[in-house]
Amino acid sequence: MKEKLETAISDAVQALFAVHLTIELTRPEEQFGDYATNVALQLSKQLGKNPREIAEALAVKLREALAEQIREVTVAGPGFINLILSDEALAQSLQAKPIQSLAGQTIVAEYSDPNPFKVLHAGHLYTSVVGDAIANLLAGAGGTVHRVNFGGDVGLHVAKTIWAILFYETKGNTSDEELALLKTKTYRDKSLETRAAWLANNYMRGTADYEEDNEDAKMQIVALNKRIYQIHTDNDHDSPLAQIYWLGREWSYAYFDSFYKHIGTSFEKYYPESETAPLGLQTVRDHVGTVYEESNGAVIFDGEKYGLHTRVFINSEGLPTYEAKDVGLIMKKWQDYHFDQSIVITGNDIIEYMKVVLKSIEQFKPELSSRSRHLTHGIVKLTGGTKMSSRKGNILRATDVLSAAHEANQALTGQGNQETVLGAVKYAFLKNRMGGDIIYDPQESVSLEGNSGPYLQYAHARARSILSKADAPAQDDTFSDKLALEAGERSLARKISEYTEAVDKATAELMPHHICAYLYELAQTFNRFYEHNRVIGDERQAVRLSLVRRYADTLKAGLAILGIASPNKM
RNA sequence: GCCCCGGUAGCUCAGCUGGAUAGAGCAGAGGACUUCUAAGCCUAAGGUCGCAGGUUCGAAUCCUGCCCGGGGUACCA
Repeated sequence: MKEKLETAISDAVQALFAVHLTIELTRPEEQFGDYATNVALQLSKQLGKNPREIAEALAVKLREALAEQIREVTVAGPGFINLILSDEALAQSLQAKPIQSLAGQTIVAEYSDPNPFKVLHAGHLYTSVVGDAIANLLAGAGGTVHRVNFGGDVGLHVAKTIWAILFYETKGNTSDEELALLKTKTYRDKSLETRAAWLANNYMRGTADYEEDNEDAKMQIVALNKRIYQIHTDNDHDSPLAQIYWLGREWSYAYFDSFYKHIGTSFEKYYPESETAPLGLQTVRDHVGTVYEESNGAVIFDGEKYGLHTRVFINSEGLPTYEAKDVGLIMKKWQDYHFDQSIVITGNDIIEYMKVVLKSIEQFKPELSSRSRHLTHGIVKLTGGTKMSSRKGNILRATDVLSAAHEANQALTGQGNQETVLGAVKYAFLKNRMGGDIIYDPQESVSLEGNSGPYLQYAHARARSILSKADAPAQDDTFSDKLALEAGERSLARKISEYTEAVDKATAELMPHHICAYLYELAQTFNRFYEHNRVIGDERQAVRLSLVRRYADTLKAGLAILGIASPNKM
């Protein structure tokens, strides 16, 4: 419908003024109409005419050209042209589907990226939620989406953790007996969370020793880091060190899987750094002298040539840094998927870093960097400005956020409903435009008043309740058969008709918050309708039922994109 | 220093490919209700859009400078 109107306006402009313009209709306030355009204002400058005169001339033309779709064309304000659809056209526009702009495309979406041997913090929860929503948008537009996850199963943080285990837990004794004892007494029968917490605790101890004036510890950790890479090179599963390593790694991945399952996302593949490192190392080495260069014993990319930073890709120990591993990662993704687009979602802090990596890749595989997009988001802070720092140990863990929401929900309703809690947290994260930091307020997120996930879930459940009370099931769009809509019905229909536009916009920008903003307006419109219009038992029951069903389905579809459940009862 | 990102109502945020009186929610004020889930609805109040210039018929939106906050800036990620 929208495209049809835009074409008609474009044609009218062409016919009257011999100017070619691409028209973009906007959604004005309801009092003005269903669609609006400011072409007349744009044209007035280049034609040197009064915008209102231009608008009037166009309006005459449009009334004729769009007689079937349009009930009214008006000119208002400085020269806006407002269009009001006929009820038939409005009903028709409810059938629209989101544009399949990505049909036939293979897209790799990488997000979450937790590191084994470390804790899942609030940022991982956020990035997982937002990544899931973006992947849903891509899939909704027809893309074949592969969700993948990247994480450091080798690297300094692993060395710190293992070092602390060896130093504090086994006291340097790595005999088979000691290892067996360690396994039984420390971790058997423990939950995944407990095991993960145990690893995280050792990571913190190792980090503390590494950063303090403990030269011995630092040297040992650096040496250990090298040995851990060697475990992979040698495919070592037997040495005491390797046993500790593989066990910790296995626990971490099991812990991640259970976490993702709980929050309702999933990945088809993990790319551990140990797999991308060799390829990255090789790729970087192959381009030393042309793309990368040696400097002070390390291999770097001179980003300053391009107005970026210079970064180390292979350190002076001969080990790949994150940069080289990322080079390997994109090569591996390419081997695996031959993607049309590779989308990586991470925090803002690595935005400059990623530019350097992509710029270096552009030098030898331009088709890979041009198909890559890096989307970034801010960090999660608790209301009150509490900041998290993984180094100081006062980190805000993913579970802390979820349990805070759970407690707030329990305090409010007397029960902790999982769908409500998750819906509350996800919506609180997603309603903000991606890029800035999130100030998370547990009470507000579950509060069910105002712009919250539970408000939307409730607005859905109310509609389902009406539908369940109807003696006959709702028919498809009964209101479309030339039956004039009453004001409240029309407002609801109008708002429902905006759904695909909201989805298209969110998809085009890869910004899920547009969906939130729209769904909230939709729910508000419905609640208003609900207050003023009886459905069951009313003489307009058939029309209203079909409208309510269309509304509930629309809201549910939108929430599904956000990864939020729509329970029928609350 | 240089490079990014942000600064909109008391609080949390939309709006930022320039256009109609700058929108929501929360908090605070008032109201209706014997009705399909009141976890709702209605009304009013609340703003130097960080500051100063510039471009434009028109700037929260674009440009320049400055102030404030955050991040990055060679072997962490």
